[in-house]
Amino acid sequence: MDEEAPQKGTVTQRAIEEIKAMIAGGRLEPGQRLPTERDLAVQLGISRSSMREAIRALTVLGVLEARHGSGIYVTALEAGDLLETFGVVADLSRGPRLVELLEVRRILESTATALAAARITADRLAEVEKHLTAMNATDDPEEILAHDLAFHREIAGAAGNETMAAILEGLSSRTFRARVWRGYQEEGAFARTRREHAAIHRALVARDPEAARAAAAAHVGEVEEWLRARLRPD
Amino acid sequence: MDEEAPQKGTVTQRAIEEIKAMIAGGRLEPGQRLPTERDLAVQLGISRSSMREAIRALTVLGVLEARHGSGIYVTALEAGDLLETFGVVADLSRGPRLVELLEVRRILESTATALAAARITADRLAEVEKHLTAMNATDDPEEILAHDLAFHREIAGAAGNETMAAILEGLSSRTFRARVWRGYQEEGAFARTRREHAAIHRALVARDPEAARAAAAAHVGEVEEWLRARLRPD
DNA sequence: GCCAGCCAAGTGGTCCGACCACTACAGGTC
DNA sequence: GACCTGTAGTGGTCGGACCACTTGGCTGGC
Repeated sequence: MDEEAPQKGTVTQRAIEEIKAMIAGGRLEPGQRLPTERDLAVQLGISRSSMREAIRALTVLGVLEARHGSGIYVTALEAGDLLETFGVVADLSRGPRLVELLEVRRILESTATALAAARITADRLAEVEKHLTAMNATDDPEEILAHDLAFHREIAGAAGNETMAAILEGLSSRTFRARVWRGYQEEGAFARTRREHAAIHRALVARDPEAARAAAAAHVGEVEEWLRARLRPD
Repeated sequence: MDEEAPQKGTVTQRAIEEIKAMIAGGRLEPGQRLPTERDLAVQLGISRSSMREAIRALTVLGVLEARHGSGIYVTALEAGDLLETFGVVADLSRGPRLVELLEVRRILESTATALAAARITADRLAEVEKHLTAMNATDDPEEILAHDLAFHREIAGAAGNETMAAILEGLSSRTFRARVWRGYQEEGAFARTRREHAAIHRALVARDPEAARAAAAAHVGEVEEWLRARLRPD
């Protein structure tokens, strides 16, 4: 058995696996700086070009971070870093898959809201109220969307599971929401949305997890059903 | 306002966004072949090296697929393609985040199993039974793990939501399961695991969604609690 | 002695040109 | 007609050059 790996796939792919293994194996800690591109290339016996492709790939995955002029670093490897790419899925999905994404969001969001009802702090609840008020005080769709996102983001954060919050963040990415919400709100769903948000807020104030779960599920489910119906005729 | 983008970030990053926009905008359809690396580089006014990095990045994200000697193609853009990177998250997570991942899995898996109880076909149910039997017939941990994965994969597939199944697949990636399962099974949890699998199977046969949900939640929850307790002393 | 500013070494970012490995297809051969 | 073969075109790899930026030490003035 030779020390050299027996050429599986492209050299770049091998380099990617190699660096991933270094991190998984603890040889590289979060936040730590890596050797230079040039040194890494020599270590793995490949060209700098190929090494750069590997680094770029791990960068978009949120595993590494390249700082121009400074060096390459391992990210904190927190949920937010690694799940940032989840937004890409939402942005590139169309048709039936959008419904599936909303179904996943309904399941996670309802659970997260239920957990939040039991755990949310007074400070955080005040933050939620702030966005709820701001959302109802304007007619600018852009602003409404922003506060809507923040409203759910605060709640997801209060659930105490960063991974879940990061996934929900990806499932609610700005472009994704904008695409679906546009049509939904055009049908005069503003009033309904406000009622649903108010119901979620009431459940949080009452610290009633089951009511919160039901309100959140209904909220997302409304959009889900609307989208499902909209795709049916096609 | 000039036609040329005013240099946001690296040229490679710009190229990535450009290609993503082409796909999101419908100018590139799933399965379609892209121009050659050389042509694309000219189109965006960047070097082939930078274009290659962009392509590589989109390749690891499951958006593009490069076939040596043939060309670059847009993938089918199905849930499995885009969520393959989800496994990386599971593989690089440690400590408290592993518990969070299991919590997400518990929520999704219990729902998926409940849906499966209502929707699973006879053929698929037979497949589930096959893996259940095979799992109980051997003592080889590797083989048990493989059938365990297949058991849950079949069930997730029967739930009728490919996106959910793809996420669960990522949350159960081989290396992730191997790391957690190892310690769990070493404590003589084989018998308990078998009982839990049997309970899930019974619920599927009885087409009882609520029983299935409870059995699946308990199954994952057991591991979750074990891991939680294991991390506490540290 | 201290601090602001400068400067040089080192790093990632970009580009170029060459060659290799592989695929696909046209054309010839049997 | 089926099979083989050559070839053009593609992605894969390499090496080197230069640019843009960060960093930290050094210099100079206060």
